[in-house]
Amino acid sequence: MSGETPARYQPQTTEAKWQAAWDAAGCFVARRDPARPKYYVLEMFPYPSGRIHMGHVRNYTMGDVVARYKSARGHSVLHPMGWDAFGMPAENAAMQEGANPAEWTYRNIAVMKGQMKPLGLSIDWSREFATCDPEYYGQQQAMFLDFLEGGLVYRKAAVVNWDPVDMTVLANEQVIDGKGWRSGAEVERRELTQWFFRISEFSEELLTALDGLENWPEKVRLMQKNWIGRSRGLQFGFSTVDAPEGFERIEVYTTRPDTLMGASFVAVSPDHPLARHLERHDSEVAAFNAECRRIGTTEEALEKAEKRGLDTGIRVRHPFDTAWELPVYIANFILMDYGTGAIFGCPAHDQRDFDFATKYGLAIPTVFVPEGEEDAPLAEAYVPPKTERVHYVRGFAGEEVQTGDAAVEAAIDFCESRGVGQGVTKFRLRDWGLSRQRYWGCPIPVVHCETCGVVPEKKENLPVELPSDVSFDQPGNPLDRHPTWRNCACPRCGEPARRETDTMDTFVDSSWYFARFTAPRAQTPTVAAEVDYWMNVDQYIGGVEHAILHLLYSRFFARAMHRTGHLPAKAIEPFDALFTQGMVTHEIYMTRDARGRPVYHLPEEVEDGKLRATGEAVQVVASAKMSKSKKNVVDPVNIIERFGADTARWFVMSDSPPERDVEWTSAGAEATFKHLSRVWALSERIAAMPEGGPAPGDGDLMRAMHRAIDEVTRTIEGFAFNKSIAALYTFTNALAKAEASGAASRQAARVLAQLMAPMVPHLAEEVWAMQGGEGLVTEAAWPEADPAMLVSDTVTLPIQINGKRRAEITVAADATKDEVEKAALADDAVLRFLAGAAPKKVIVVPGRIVNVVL
RNA sequence: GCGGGUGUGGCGGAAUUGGCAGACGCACUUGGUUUAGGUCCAAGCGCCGCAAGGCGUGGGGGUUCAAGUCCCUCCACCCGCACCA
Repeated sequence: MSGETPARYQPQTTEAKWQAAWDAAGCFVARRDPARPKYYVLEMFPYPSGRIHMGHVRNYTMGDVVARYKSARGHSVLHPMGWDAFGMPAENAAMQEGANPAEWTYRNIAVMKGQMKPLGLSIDWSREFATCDPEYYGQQQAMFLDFLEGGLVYRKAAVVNWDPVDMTVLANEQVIDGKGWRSGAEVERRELTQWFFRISEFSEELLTALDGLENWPEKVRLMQKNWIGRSRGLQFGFSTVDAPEGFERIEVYTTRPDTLMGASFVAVSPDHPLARHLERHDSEVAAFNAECRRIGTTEEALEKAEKRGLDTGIRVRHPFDTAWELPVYIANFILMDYGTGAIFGCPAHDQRDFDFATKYGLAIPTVFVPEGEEDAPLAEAYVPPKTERVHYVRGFAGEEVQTGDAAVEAAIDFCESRGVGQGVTKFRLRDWGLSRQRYWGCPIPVVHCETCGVVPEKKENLPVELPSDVSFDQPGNPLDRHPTWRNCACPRCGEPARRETDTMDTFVDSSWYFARFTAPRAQTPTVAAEVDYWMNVDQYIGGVEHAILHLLYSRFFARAMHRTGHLPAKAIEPFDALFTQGMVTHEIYMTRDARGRPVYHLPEEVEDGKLRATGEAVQVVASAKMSKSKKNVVDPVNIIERFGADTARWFVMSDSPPERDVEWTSAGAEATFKHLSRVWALSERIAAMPEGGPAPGDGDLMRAMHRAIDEVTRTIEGFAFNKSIAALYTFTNALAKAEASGAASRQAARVLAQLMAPMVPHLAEEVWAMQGGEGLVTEAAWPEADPAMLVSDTVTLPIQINGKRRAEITVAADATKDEVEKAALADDAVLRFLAGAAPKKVIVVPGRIVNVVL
């Protein structure tokens, strides 16, 4: 480093220098190395929106800490990066600014990559790809064809949000209060024939395999379990009275057959065949069904809507008593997708049914009551857990007092023996609809032929590339109205045919990118030798908002890829460990305009609670996820320019546990910069220390050093990076105050550099070089803590009297319980409290605490 | 509505999983050094109280020698809900 060493910590110059050094040494190029254990760390890849944000910085820094740490521990590390590049924002930009989606996307990728590079992430950029590269989506199309051949893809009708003014399909987020976001028109539900992945074939398997995902957060496994929603129930048919021809029976599915004697009505979905039949002949039914279809397609909207029904006039006979007739309603809260699209309502033991029965004046017969209570009219539905024992007053199978679970099984057995339906297992999980009526996605590689029907494209014709000459001046899918793109020859008969114009859901793109990173340029989707070596992802890191869909779809895809020969059996669970990180939040600064509407201000426009420009006081609203609409965003680019990447990286890793939200504050960023500056100055001071002989403080410093190694190692392993940072503060303070020799101080400073390196790699290289470290700290082996240096020979124990801390004693670390008790009872403070009396009880927890009970 | 989660000083959080609540950092206060750049150093800092002492982990109740941690109950906020990525 010679005399050119800057006089101050100057990340702007040093960070670029070390990044160039890492590149020159090829530190981050992933290599298959049979001599070393491999480690694959992956952060969920970003959508190229145009700028990186602090959430990205936090996400990728976490992955970087793991990657650099594992590398120092001797692993051959794969740490790639790519772009989830298809999606609606590119089309929106095309519509609003006339941009070309591909150009817009690749421009954004270039900008974001330019913003990410200065962060100094240990990424193997040679493996980079975007999902909108024909090279990538062509392989995706090849797999689609394999899935099709393997019976994992099929077509069926499904409902979409239809905007009747824009004549286009809307995403759920484009439907606001039941109206199209652009046109403002009432959105309709419309049926289209669409492509589906047969994920439901794996329902049972995807559920049971969750148990093996021990390194996934418990909450994510639980959410997936509930989403898959396995249930045991009874399916049976009610025979009808006065029903149209062909509807002699209505099949229902219930998870509570034990409440069959509490039935008071039958309800069918507005999309049920019976409801559809009736609406053709009955204007009242047609109007009601149309009203229901306006609610939208999300489960949330259906559940929140007011529960409404229409009496069809049709009745059904109770299976146990043909004289007992129940009315049949069409009801807006019955889902056609779940079960049979028809239910019987038991208002006494289901709150929705209770509300419905109350509204329409239907009977509410009680089936069971709490043990030891009498049957009495209910004010609300009585819904105890199925594991609780209750007293059946209208039971028909099993014991009079039993749990709900037992009653359900008894009811199924009873019904089956009487020929009333059969016990079935059903899943909530529906097949995955992948068709999108949009341009900017992976084309579905099939052809529609007049004579041959739906024909897969030949693999040698892949990729089916998107045309670039498209216009967005009118609504709808540009592929549909492209003059030539749709025209093609039938791969089977050669006659003129028409391409499929639907493209794939972008979740398809992100369901296998992790596998593609192992061989990103291959002419096949994957390469056996590479997936065998690199899979599985050892550590996957991303937002909890992906807990269900992305992760479940990826688990399905891995199985489908295995079945079609693209992944080995060991990779059917592609992510060995999952970590879900929290968001980066910031305070919101708000003023109001003349009409009292809120006006938001960027943090850099505000100083000391006032607007910089006008001096007007701003209202500070509680911290929330950074969002453009609230303007509570801090641009990482500005932070890196001002303080350097290490400050940004250190800050997002400090304070909050990684799984929780972290609040960005300018004071915190400044404090981080000051700390890193102090470390730099401290290192410079230590580098200049004379050699000298051993000093009295050497022992203490070495003990502090080994404690730091131990603490930082354990906390990185445990994904508690905030605690790693706290340990680094403690060690730095100890080093700054140590009265140690030059040799010991330099050794400690080198270890400090190694321990800091995963979080602040550039500063770590500076310190390492100043202390005469060999080569790059990035390539140095992780230090080991000496266990002998971690223990002390005495320990100070608190003494409680009746659970309140009153004194403390210092005893030998290996003192027996009796010795500790004797020492505690001899303590002055304890003697004062005892006042001559004998204690009732003395609890000694070795190494922890003593509690004297009077 | 359903499913999942979170709640500890002025602020972010820690607590070895039932054993000293507040580690570490920010902010703040006091003192010192130096004043040029974004200073640095030392000390203090949960709340009430002059003190002795009392109170304190979202609210209420319980189990225990001992509860932030376990149980019951209530409240608030956040995330997901299948076409946002």
